Amino acid sequence: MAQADRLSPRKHPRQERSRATVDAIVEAAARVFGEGGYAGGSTNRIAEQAGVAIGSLYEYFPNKASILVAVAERHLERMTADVEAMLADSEAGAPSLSAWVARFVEAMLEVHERAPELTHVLFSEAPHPPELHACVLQVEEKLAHRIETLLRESEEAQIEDVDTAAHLVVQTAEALTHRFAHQGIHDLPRDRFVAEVASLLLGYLGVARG
Amino acid sequence: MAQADRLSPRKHPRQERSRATVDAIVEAAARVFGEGGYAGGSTNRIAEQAGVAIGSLYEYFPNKASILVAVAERHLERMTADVEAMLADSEAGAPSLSAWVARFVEAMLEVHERAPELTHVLFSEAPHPPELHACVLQVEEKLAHRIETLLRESEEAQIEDVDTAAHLVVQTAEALTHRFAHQGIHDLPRDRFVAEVASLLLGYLGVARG
Amino acid sequence: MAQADRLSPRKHPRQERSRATVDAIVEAAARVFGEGGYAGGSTNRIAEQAGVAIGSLYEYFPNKASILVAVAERHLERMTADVEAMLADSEAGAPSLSAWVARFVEAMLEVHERAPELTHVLFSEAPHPPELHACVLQVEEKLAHRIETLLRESEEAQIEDVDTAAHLVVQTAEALTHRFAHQGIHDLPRDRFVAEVASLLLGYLGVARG
Amino acid sequence: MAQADRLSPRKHPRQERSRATVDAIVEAAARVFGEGGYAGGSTNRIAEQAGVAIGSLYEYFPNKASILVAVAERHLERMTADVEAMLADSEAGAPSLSAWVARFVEAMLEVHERAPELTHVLFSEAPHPPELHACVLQVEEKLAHRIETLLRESEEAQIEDVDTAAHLVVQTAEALTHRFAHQGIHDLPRDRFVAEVASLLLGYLGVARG
DNA sequence: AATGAATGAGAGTTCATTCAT
DNA sequence: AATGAATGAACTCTCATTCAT
Repeated sequence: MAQADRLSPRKHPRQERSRATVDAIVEAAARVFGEGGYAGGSTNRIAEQAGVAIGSLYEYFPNKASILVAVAERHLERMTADVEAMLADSEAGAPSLSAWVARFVEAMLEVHERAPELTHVLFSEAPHPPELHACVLQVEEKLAHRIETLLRESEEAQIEDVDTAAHLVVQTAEALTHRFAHQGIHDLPRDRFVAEVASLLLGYLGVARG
Repeated sequence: MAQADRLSPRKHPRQERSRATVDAIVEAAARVFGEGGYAGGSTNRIAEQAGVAIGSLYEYFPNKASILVAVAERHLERMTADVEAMLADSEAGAPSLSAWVARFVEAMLEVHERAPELTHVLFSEAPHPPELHACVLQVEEKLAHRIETLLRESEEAQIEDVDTAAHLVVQTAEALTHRFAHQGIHDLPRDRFVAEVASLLLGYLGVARG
Repeated sequence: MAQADRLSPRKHPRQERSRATVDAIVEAAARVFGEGGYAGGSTNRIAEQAGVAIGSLYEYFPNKASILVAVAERHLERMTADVEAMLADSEAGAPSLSAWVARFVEAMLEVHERAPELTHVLFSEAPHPPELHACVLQVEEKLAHRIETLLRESEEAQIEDVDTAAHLVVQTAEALTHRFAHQGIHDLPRDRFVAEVASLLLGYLGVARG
Repeated sequence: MAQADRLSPRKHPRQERSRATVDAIVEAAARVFGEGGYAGGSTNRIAEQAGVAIGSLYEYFPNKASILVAVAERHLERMTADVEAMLADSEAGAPSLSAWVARFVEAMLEVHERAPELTHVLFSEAPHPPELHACVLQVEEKLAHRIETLLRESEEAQIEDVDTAAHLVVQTAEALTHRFAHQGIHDLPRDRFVAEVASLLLGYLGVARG
């Protein structure tokens, strides 16, 4: 009971085998949560899907919430990496701001499309322990920072409070692509949606439209 | 057995007394769900909070999900009414599009601020039965339609696909005010947030900024 | 609570209307018990099917068991009457014992076939309060007595303890036709079954076979 | 959800410990069902009587019905074994058909007498899932087959359709001994009853009476 | 390090019965 | 005489968690 609200993994797995076990658990949890939601996924089922005894699961995670956090962290890491990768690709050639924004929206959408249910569970459905919230904030911060830099460098943008604008861009892109991936928006086709969101963001940034 | 997954209320209360009971239940449920989430709120606790026996609760609702739907419907009704009322207020004087949009964002925000946890539970956390989804869609549709009319009448807006734009405006306003009310955005003060979102939307609609 | 084990109806309905109500309840109960068994049929459902408020049901019956008893009594009465009628028919012409036995088996089977589920519920599934047991015994006694008379009159039968034989004949006929009506016996066609049971009983009674 | 109506046990106990648990549950269930009937016996009470937590019960049985099936299977196994054993005993000396039949009736009766209430619950009161029905049929089939063989070998019997006769003999013996054990028949003393039923069956089989 | 049997509080839900109207 | 809203004990079943092996 006393340690019931711990959310960090219990022990650092030092041996190879343990690493594999933990990985298997987190992966299974992602699958299970994705399918039935957080409340709908039981720790017993996660252990079973991971091919691990329930006792072993509790060897590494103090409680169910900590598994959620682990899944979220891993998922966020991958999401960030993916977005970074996609942006890196597109930055090769001299990137106009509008090209960059379109690419950003596309990247966010792709990331959400890869596992819309899980994303929804992790960031909307499940109870949000502070640990998780901090983690999310950090990612958003990172993205916002990146955009901020871009905005400062660009000569296209017409903005006063670059910091705020950057955050709002991230929030908007995140929220809309999340919704689109999860339940669609007014039957909009994918490419139209991307174009529209890009236009929305560019309008906000004061970039003249093509 | 066959009606185990029904989501509509069980019987129409005909006497005064039962009206009060149903109301008490729905109100209690809003409170309970708002505090602990959908999964975290038990039907027994709802009944207790409503000052009603658990059996009475099941006289009127076939299962837990149907209570959620009832809460959502009532909440949506009130939200719509509130937004309508606020917009009506502001339309008295000849409304410029930009004034209207600012007022719209403000209205959405106020609505979300009134019960941010409950709103979150109803529209993000809880399992979304089709009944509920349809209900949400309908409200969004109504708002979008309203905006569409405004856009067509206005001479300020520069848009091709008015229909799509209207929907995106609703989605964006909804998503951002939801987030802001629920967890804040980058410590933005309330009025700055409203201004920023209004600016975002107006930029999208091609309205020249003041 | 104190009167919880009363099994006789609560008040004698003196008015026309009350008679109709009681009848409707008993009839509805027969239907409901027949469909879902005793445990599976709720008093609320019975009242509903009878088109009567649950309160009215408890005006006439002190508890669920008493409804069962009423149904059983009515059913037994009808069963007896039916058997009597059928036997009366066949006795018109000079009745050989073997013809009579065949007719008896046929009659019992018809009676069971008319409502096999209800019969099963009343006499096998439901808890058997003494009231009910006595009632059943009485019917069996009546039938046995009748057979006894026949046996004494007949010159075909070769039996010492006529009383016992008569009871065993009733029990056997009852048990076998019950089973046959309820779940069949070894896929035997109906007429073969009747013939076989008649032969069984006649063999027992020492009547030479045709 | 999908496996809610499964009737076979949930997991095969691999350790010694769990074998004991399962056994205790089945035994307790036999007691509890025997005392209060199927509907009257609660899973909590069964667990309590078994000295086991309710959770453990549901480790091994997916639902209440599956416990009934387990009890029935175990009971049937024992019944069959007992009957077989008793018949084997009596077959030592060259068995006349009439001796065999008397022994058979005696064996059936003993089996029913050992736990008349439970037997009643298992085969008459409780809802009969197909699993259980099949199990019962199989036992009856086995007994019938045995009798068939005897009839073919015997020179005493005068029967055309040996198959049908064998089944009817089993059904009759089963039904009558069931009734006798459960509620008695016309206050017949036990030995008279056995003699009478034997006589009934032998008459049917065309064996001349002693 | 790993197992899996065991736990039991508590979930959603039903239904025989009462009683104010 | 009739209504039907209200009751709450009791039910079946789940699942996060522990601990002896």
